[in-house]
Amino acid sequence: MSRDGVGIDLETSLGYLLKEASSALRVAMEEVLRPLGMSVTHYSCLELLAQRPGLSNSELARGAFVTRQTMNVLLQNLEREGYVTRPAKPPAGKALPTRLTPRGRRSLEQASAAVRSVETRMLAGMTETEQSAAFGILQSMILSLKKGDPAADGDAAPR
Amino acid sequence: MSRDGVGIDLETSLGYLLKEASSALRVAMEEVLRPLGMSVTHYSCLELLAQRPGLSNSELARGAFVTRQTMNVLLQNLEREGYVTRPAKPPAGKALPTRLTPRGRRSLEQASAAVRSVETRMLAGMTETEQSAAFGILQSMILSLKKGDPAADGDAAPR
DNA sequence: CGACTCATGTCAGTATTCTGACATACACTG
DNA sequence: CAGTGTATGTCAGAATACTGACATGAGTCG
Repeated sequence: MSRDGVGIDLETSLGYLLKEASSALRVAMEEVLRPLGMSVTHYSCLELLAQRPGLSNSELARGAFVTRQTMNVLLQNLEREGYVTRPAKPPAGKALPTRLTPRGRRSLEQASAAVRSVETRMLAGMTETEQSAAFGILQSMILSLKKGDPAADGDAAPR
Repeated sequence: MSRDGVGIDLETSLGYLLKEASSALRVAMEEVLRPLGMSVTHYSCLELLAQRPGLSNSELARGAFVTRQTMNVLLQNLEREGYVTRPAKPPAGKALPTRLTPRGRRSLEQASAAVRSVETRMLAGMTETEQSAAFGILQSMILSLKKGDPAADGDAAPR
């Protein structure tokens, strides 16, 4: 219906489909993380720290696609509840390297298993080859989008 | 670094890449829509109405990946500012069919052109074949994710 | 060395979106 | 026909994330 020149055909738009897929993934993740009392951003932060210990607040923010202000309050909560630790004084500059505590690691293990089940489900029905193709295609999109976007600085980037 | 069994390797995770791509797309869209005083949700709503006139509040919400409450306040604003119209009384049931006004259509035209430029940029460097592959792959992901998710009802679904 | 630029951590306020709840309307069923 | 289940529109409050702003530390350049 309609298809009248003006506008973008949502039925065939890769952008729309990308948003739909991302939305579905987020919903699925929230669903499995809720029983663990964890949000997606919360989980992302822990996962990032497991793989790259010592990341600073700002680096975590970029990795989790939120502002550094948002990540800051999250880190303060996680620190207060004993999931992560940060030195009182920065070893250099202003950046505070953050690390998981044993408790944080334990908490992440459950969450990670839950999220893995979602990712597995998402990849079900795709061949190894298709997954590689998807990987390359998504990377290409990201690259193209960020190219003409010198606003890669300036504090604003999320969501 | 690290890769210690526990956790998901973000460097090679399709889920993470999907989120990154979606984030980049959103940023790029916000960037071109801001000069027009329009948000992504705002634009999505108008685009949906152009292609499927008469959509109800709830249907628009699902199409724009927000809750029907969020779409409701947006529609009230758009209606007050003369971009869309809704009948005072529902023709059947409770659903109010929404339509673009000429003003809404004009506004959409600019936004649509802006968004198209982003989508074009995103697709740059991808062959026709790759685009088809991406389409199929994304649809497959969406389908798989929604399959084991009977929570397709119940008011909650976004973001 | 001093000026400039840039990245960071953090506080405060604003904006956006969601969750909860209620009333209503229709379809189906026994 | 009464009862049940599902979908809708809407109001109000809560949660979440963002924008703005400031101070600080490090690197660069004249």
